[in-house]
Amino acid sequence: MSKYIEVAVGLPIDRLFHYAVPPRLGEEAALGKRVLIPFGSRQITGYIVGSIEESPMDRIREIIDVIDREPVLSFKMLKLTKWISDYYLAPWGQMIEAALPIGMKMESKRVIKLKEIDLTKVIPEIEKRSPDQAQVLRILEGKKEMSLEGIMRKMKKKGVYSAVNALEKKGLVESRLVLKERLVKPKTIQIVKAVPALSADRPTGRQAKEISEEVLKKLTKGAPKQAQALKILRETREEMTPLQLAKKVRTSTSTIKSLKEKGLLNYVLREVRRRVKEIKELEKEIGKLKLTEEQRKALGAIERSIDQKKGEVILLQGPRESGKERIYLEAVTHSLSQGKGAILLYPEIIFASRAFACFTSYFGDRVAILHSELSPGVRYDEWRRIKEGMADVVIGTRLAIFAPLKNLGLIIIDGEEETSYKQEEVPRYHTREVALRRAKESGATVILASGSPTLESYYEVKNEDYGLVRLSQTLDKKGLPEVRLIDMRLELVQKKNRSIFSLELQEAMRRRLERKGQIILFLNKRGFASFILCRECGHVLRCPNCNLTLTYHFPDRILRCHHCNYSIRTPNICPRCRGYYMRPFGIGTQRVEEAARKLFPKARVMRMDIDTTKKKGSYERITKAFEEGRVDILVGTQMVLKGIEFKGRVLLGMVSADTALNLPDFRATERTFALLSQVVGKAGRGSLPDEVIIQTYTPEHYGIREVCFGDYDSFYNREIEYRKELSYPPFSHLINILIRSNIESQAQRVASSLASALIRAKKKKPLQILGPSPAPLTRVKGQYRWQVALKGKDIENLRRVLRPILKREKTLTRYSNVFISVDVDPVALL
DNA sequence: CACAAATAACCG
DNA sequence: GGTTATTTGTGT
Repeated sequence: MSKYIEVAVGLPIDRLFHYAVPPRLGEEAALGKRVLIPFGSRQITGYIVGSIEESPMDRIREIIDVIDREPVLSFKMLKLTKWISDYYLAPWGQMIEAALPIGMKMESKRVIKLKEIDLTKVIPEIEKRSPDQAQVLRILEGKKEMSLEGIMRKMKKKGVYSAVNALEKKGLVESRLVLKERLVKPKTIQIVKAVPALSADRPTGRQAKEISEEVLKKLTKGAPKQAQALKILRETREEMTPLQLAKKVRTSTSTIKSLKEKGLLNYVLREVRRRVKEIKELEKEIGKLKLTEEQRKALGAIERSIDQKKGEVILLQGPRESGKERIYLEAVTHSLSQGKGAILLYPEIIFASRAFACFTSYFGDRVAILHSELSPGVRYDEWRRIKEGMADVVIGTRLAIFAPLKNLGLIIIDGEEETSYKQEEVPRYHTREVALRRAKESGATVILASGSPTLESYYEVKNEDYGLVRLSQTLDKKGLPEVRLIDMRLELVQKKNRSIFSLELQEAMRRRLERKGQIILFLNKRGFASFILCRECGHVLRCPNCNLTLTYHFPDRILRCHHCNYSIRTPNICPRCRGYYMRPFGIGTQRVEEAARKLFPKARVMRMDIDTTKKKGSYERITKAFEEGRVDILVGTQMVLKGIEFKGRVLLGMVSADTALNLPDFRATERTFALLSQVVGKAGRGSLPDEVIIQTYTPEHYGIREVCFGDYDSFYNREIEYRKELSYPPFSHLINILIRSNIESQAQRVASSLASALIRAKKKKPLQILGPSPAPLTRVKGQYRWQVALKGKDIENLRRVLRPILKREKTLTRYSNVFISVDVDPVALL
């Protein structure tokens, strides 16, 4: 290792820093290790990402220490994180930290100490001219020491720095840097060791042994329990804690303690690895069933791909109950037989946990689990088990794609189309892209599994860049729910029904309740973006440029496109059918709940959405209530489709397929298709209803029709045409820039200045700049939101134009209350 | 002038 | 992102 190193830090700074390595650390400072570095006036953790022979500048500081004995990042992982950080415009250091378990960082904090002075005199003296300083003194009063952070919390305002610094200059306080305690550490326990066990290594050992044997005789008389314990300890090789040993001779730890005091045994520290609490073992049956011909073929293709080690991608298109899990199991087995590890990703923690239990019953301790709800300690230990090669099958959610496996042969992404694979905070990576990249680097096979794959993935299949393996449903027709599509256009005009429930749905609900059955009323989302829909013909007004649904704004009756900012006045008459029933549309869970209660006053109705599940444990409570039959009608959003295991017969009513279909997003149709596929039992997992009713004003729309009467291919062919025509992904890339502020004019101003800077920089490059326009979710948590989007074929082009402008705008807005966030390849335009 | 508050610059 | 340096504001 050379004398100078390049270091990335986990801060929002898009550059590297250089440090000198003092000779005493010369050997230790290696690529991928963490270092403690001086950074300005503090000390923080940095990551060694490179080295150089010559000092890049005249004044260079030295690293304080090398934290790790072994690198935490392999060369491959460094390359991978660098690539992601470039692709998603996020600092490398922050990307690195997203890939590592939390809580293992080292950094300093500043601790302030009051000098011995008479505060009762000093405070009134400075109170008048320097109230802030006086307040700091009062906070410190009676305390030995306090961290700067703590003072800031108590002050609840800015200007703490200058106050503390002024006090220090006056000699009233003193401050020093101390290292913060790390959040996670290896866990150790004490075990008991018989003293003479080490006798061979020590010249005094023999003596010790003789003494103890003599003492042993004495002990047997005076303290039989102690003697017994000692005897057991000498005869066994098993390692025991003091408590375990005490229990063996039916006594308390004080017995063992006195043995230790007599020097007859020692306590030794031994590291233990924390694990997740044992989950109920799942049935081992999956592996016993005979593979169908189709499954055998699919597996053959996957195994060949794993053997070839070319980093191929295979789309495994299999609906619900097609034996995907079985394929996963066999594929992992095959990868292991080739001496290569596997990563298996699920879109939700609950699915990952179940798979973990199942896979553990096959492969035992070599299976590890990684997700964000593990305690920091467990996550750290699981991560280390993987890193040390003790575990080579990793199951988890998106962050598990960074599992430090040395030898990777297979990555499986279950439910590839789920949006939870996109991280919505910096760094905003998409797990699929990271997986593809990682697999390419290590020659691993990627299996993208889905019942209704993303258009992007299927497009790659058509291009022959991905392989395709298909499984068909093993359920027969009887196992699938009976599905009815209700044309809501007929309700109001022909049937004079003003309820949000069609007459058919009402009737079905009534029958269910009479037979003590259960009902789930499902809504796509809380009705936020309201749009204009013709109640007679189902026509929805869309943007002529983007084809996205126009969003309705109430007070001024304006319809606006949130992508390109096109706007028109709301027409009174439907431009298609000349009808008079053009009305804003948007139903919320609350309204459905009320309507259900009104219609069936005796039914037990419960609501499940973001509002009612905010509190911890309330999701589980509602789920359980429904599962145990204590709820007749459950009204809810997406979450009612995930994780509820109902045993009885259930009617599922989708109150309005239109809210999904008309989201102002180019993926609205794709989402609707995927969602409905799940609802009618073609995709997804978990319990199935036996009857499904879908209400819509546009039953002829292909996003709905093809679910009920067609197949994925017929849907794909329609949708890909639309994407091509308007050059949406996969025919282009998008970067969405969201600007938030609690002052609307400021958000708008920054959005415009960004947009005009982009237009200036664009010159003749083949890219489009859309907006500025208010975001579809115009106001969230008191913040106004504007957005600007870039669209173009070559994503590198987009980034090149955006990067410098973004940097400038970010520094400019740092001390205002305007926040800019960038989303490369957004999964939703909301 | 003394300090506080707002803002800009820097971190190797 | 935290901290320091610099500028701007405020009161005497």
